[in-house]
Amino acid sequence: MKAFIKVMKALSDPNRVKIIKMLQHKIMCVCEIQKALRVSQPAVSKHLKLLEDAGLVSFQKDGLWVNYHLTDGSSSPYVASLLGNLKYWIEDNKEIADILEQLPSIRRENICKK
Amino acid sequence: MKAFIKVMKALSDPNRVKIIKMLQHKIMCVCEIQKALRVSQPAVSKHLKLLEDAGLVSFQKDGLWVNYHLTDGSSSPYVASLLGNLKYWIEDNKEIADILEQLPSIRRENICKK
DNA sequence: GGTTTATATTACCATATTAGAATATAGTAG
DNA sequence: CTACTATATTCTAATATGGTAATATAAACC
Repeated sequence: MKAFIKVMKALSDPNRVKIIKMLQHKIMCVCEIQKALRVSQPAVSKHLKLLEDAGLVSFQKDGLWVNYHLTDGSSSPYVASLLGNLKYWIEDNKEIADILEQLPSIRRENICKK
Repeated sequence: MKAFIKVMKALSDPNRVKIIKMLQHKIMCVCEIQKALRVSQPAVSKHLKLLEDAGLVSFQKDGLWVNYHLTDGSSSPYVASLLGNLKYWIEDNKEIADILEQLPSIRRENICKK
């Protein structure tokens, strides 16, 4: 039950849903996600931690960068099902569409200094 | 997006998940749900309103009683998918199992005065 | 070592959520 | 109409959530 609630809560926030939708298209570091969402860096980190605790995303460190990606959903049937469905859901939403459109132009080389 | 978030939030509370699980087995009035959840009557009404706004449950009035039931999920693909999956999810949870076990003994004739 | 940079954590504030107590509403019976 | 009953709504308090600013951490480079 707690795991299920955790997944539902993780998906109860628009910015976190946007993160999921973006990660469907490419692996992203924190600064890229921040650029896309236009919120503070700590806010992004907290959202990512929540998504990770729910089993929805995972990450790999690459030097200073932390690359986040969607999991394979193996942590629970809820995660597997929702990650699968979210490939098709909310595609028609304008906010999501706008973000996905600008996604190719968001590249860490243009955002980070090093 | 807003509809999706609404559904996720509706399913982000243990008591509301319990209501869904109970309604999978029988149509229930407010006082029966209250008896099963052991919370105040206003709390039950508010949970039900949230679930209704999300398109997860609906009701039919029968005199003083208001009988709540699960919808067919036609309000959105999110609702349809989650209501379908929730027939099988969280079955192994103790809290849920306990409630479902006592469900047959919860009858409005034994709870309400009239 | 010290500096720089990307990310995480902490501290704090505003808003949202959830609960119960009190009250209102709607339907039934007399 | 009045009295009663099941449910809904309002009000208020406690807790949770989401945001930013400030700070801490960790990795790379000098």
